[in-house]
Order: sequence, then C-alpha cells, then structure tokens
Amino acid sequence: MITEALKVYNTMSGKKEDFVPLKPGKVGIYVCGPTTYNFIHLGNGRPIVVFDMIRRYLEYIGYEVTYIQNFTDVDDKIINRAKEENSPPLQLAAKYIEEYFKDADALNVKRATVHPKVSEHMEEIIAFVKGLEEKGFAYEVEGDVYFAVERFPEYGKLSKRTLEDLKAGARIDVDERKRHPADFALWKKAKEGEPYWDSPWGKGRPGWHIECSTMSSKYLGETFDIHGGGFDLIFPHHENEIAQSEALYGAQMARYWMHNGFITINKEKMSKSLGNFFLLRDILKKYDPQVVRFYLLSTHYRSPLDFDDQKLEAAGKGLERLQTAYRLMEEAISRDITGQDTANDKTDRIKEETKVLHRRFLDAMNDDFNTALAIAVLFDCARAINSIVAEGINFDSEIEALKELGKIYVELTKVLGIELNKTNSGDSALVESLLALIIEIRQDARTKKDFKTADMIRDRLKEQGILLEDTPQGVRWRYL
RNA sequence: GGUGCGGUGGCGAAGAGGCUAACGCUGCGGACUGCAAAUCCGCCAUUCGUCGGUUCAAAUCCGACCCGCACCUCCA
Repeated sequence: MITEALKVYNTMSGKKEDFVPLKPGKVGIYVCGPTTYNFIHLGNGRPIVVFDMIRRYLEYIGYEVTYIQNFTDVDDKIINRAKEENSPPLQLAAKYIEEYFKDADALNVKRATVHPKVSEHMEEIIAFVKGLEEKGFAYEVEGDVYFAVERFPEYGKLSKRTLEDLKAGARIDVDERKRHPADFALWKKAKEGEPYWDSPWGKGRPGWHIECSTMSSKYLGETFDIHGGGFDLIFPHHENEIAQSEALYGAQMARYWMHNGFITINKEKMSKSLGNFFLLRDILKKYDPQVVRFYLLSTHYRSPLDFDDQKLEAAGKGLERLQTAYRLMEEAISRDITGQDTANDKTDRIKEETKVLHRRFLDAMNDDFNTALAIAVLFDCARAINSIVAEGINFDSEIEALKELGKIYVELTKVLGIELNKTNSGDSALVESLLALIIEIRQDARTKKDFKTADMIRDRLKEQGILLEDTPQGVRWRYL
C-alpha cells in the first residue's frame, strides 16, 4: 500500500507532476546506460547514482520496480577504439562492461533488473526498423535507413524545438541524401572492415537511438513510467527515441522524463569530448566511494554540480559526522543501564522527534527527490542522536526510544545508498589485541600523569592513521 | 541567432508569496578534557545578481537589464 504523494519533475511538461504509475504499485524505469569504450568518468557516475537513489526510494515507499539500464556495446566509438587497440569491438565492449560494474559496485549501485546489450537484440532492432519502414516513417538510401522526422508531427516536443529551429541551427554539413536535415539514422551500412549484422538492407549496424526504443519496449512495454538520463540526452537522443517508439506503436512512450544535471569542472561541463573528465576509477582511488556517492547526492539531481577537491573533502567531513552519530548511538545502547522505569518525558520527546524527522525526510524525497533537503534531515537526525547521547540515557525506555530513532536513521540513510556502519572490520584479531595492549600501556602512563608518554603514543598512532579518543567511558580508537 | 537552466553568508546548498533565510564545511566564543579528539551549547546573510513594478506582505510573482552555464553536433 503506497501512501506517499510523490511529485516528479517531468521534462516533457516542464513541471513537477503528481507521480501516478501506469499500474498501481508498480514502476517501470528505463535509464540510458554508458557506451562502453572506456572506463566511466564522474559525469557518467551521476545518473547512475541518481537513478539508483530514485529506484531505492520508490522501493522504500512500496513500489515494485522494474529497472532497466542498457549498455551500448555496438557503436562507432567502440569500433574506433577497438581499431586502436587491435581487438575485436565486442570483446572491447565486454571488457568495459565488466569494468563498469566494478565502479558501480563501489558506488553501492544496485544491479538493474536487466542490463540489456545492443549486440544481443539485433533481431528485435531490425524488426523495429522494418516496422517503421512499413508504416512509412523510414526510408532507405543505399543501405542506410533514416527516420523521416517530417512524418512525425510531434517531433521536437521533448526538447521544445521545431523542425524550423533545427533546420536553422544545423551546424553540420547536411547529408544530401536525407530528406530533412534532422532525419537520423536507424540503420547504418557497414564500411569495409567494420562489424556488421545481416539485415533486409544489407550488412550494417543499428543507429544509436533505435536500441533504446527497442529494448525499453521489450522489457517494459510500449508505454512505461520513467525514462531517465543526462540532460544532454534530451536532444537528440530522447527526442529520437520518442519519434521511433511513438511512430511505431502509436502510444505514449514514457509518462515521465527525468534528466539529471551535469557535473562541471571549474563551472564547465565535464565531457569526454572536452577532455576535462576524471575517471571514476581515479577519484575512487583518492576518496572513499561512499564520500563520492554522498557528494553526488548532496545537490538536487537537476542542478549542475561542480567538482573539486575541497568540495569532496567537505562532503567527506559531513559524512563522517553522520557516521560518528551512528557510532555514538551504538555505543550508548550497548551500555548497561540499571534504571527500569516505564516511560518518562525524555522518552516521549525522543519518540516525537523520531516521528517528525522521519516525516521530514519523506516530504523532502516526495518533492522530486530533494536529496539535498533529505540529507539536511539526516544531519538533524545525527544532532538529535548526539544530543541524546551527550545528555546521557539512564532508563530502558530511553534506550528503546533511541534504538527506534537509530533504526529509522539507518533506514533513511540506506534509501540514499549511504552506509553508516564504518566498522574497524577486516582487521585481524592481532591488530585488535595489539591496540588494546598499546591503549592499556598509555592508560597506565596517564594514571601516573606521565602525559609525555601518553601524548607520544597518541601522536605516533595518529601518524599511522589511527585516532585515539579519550572518553568518560574509556578509550576509543578508529581509523582516520 | 534559437531553446532552456541558473545567480542565496567565506565556500557548498535548501527554501519558490507571510513564523528568527534550513542544513553541511570553514571560522570564532563557551562546556567537556591533563591536553587533545569527538560531542554539546552559542555566534557568523537587516538580506537573497541589478533596477523598477504588483501586493497589507516578495529571496519567492511580473518586466527590463547584467552575469554565468548548457543544448541546437558524438556526449551522462
């Protein structure tokens, strides 16, 4: 039972709309995935994380989500790259698909329900093109097949452009064989040495846009709920998908079109063609993947997000604050409590605060997935927890209330795909006991007021990346 | 040229007609501490690109202007 009233910004209408799925309780999402000719860069990472968050939230509020993200593994850029590396194009693509999953996994991105590949859908793609040809939306010229945009009166409705605008703005040499400059390739004839598939028009390969029309309808139906991708895909990619799908099926393609904003470097768009891109891989070497994910969600998904080291570091500090609260809470609830009252004012206060915080998070997310606001609520959760712990908890009922707050806190944080449980796990028992020994020696020095030794131990451990914190409940250590 | 988005404290970023302009980072003061760290409490925008207008009321609506960015070509 879904009770949340979600609003989603629809690029098609340019407004936030009430989210009403095609089938009650179910959501079908198609997100344009990467062309796998290289490792993915940070710019590719944003839609991956953003739509993963959207999917998680939809699931959290009770929807059954079918999530499809394709891989473009047949493409000019792949062919070129393969030539350079002297390896078969499909093999190259397969390699980078594998590498893609390494990065996506690190960012805590859930696998799609299906990750379809172009190379595995040739029959369907050819049938799709053929269908368009039969309906008079496509024409063949010497082995190439084009979509005739003039046959589709609504062309331009997503990007809010008219065919006139497009004609006027055409910046490239127009292929004389096309009937209209905006006509685009559905099928491309193979040149010498290029990979090809047999088709009614001879040997060739699909155009870029047709794969998404074909695969989305195969897995989600002629009409589905959400189609997502980066802003730059609005035109021409998504515009063309709409033309293809709606021309063939005579039905609306997607009910909601969602587009994420760009990552910029020094306020300039990061892109492969500008050459100012950072490989996700390299960033992940420098920063905790959780920090990168947190950073990507710290701004609303439709706004541009500027990238630099200071900002990532600030995000890291913020995330640490969130993690500290979790740690302090865990410590507090594991402590032995003697008092056994039933309820008191403080307990009620914690319960009430938990409810309010939970509600505020949902409201933020319901407003077009406002993760920036949702994260602010998470910080308020952290402060609430820290305050409660700092005040001290003395009774069982308070512990129970704090546990409940903690449970909600962890739950909400997981909706964003953020993990708070940054334990010292993975350490050998040896490290644990060695540290226990060192701490004991230092405590001994402290009781003897030998602060020189105590400080020396603490400083040297810090150099090793281990932080000691003296608290009234004893000494605590953690990695920096 | 056409289309679209945006300009909020030192930085990042919410807010889209009316409670003291959230939240994070930084900085400053206080509590705690042997000193730290962490945490808590408090302070840091009389003002939201500029100029006009609408309104009892504007960061939020309207108009003009300035600045930045993106798309119109492969791009997430």
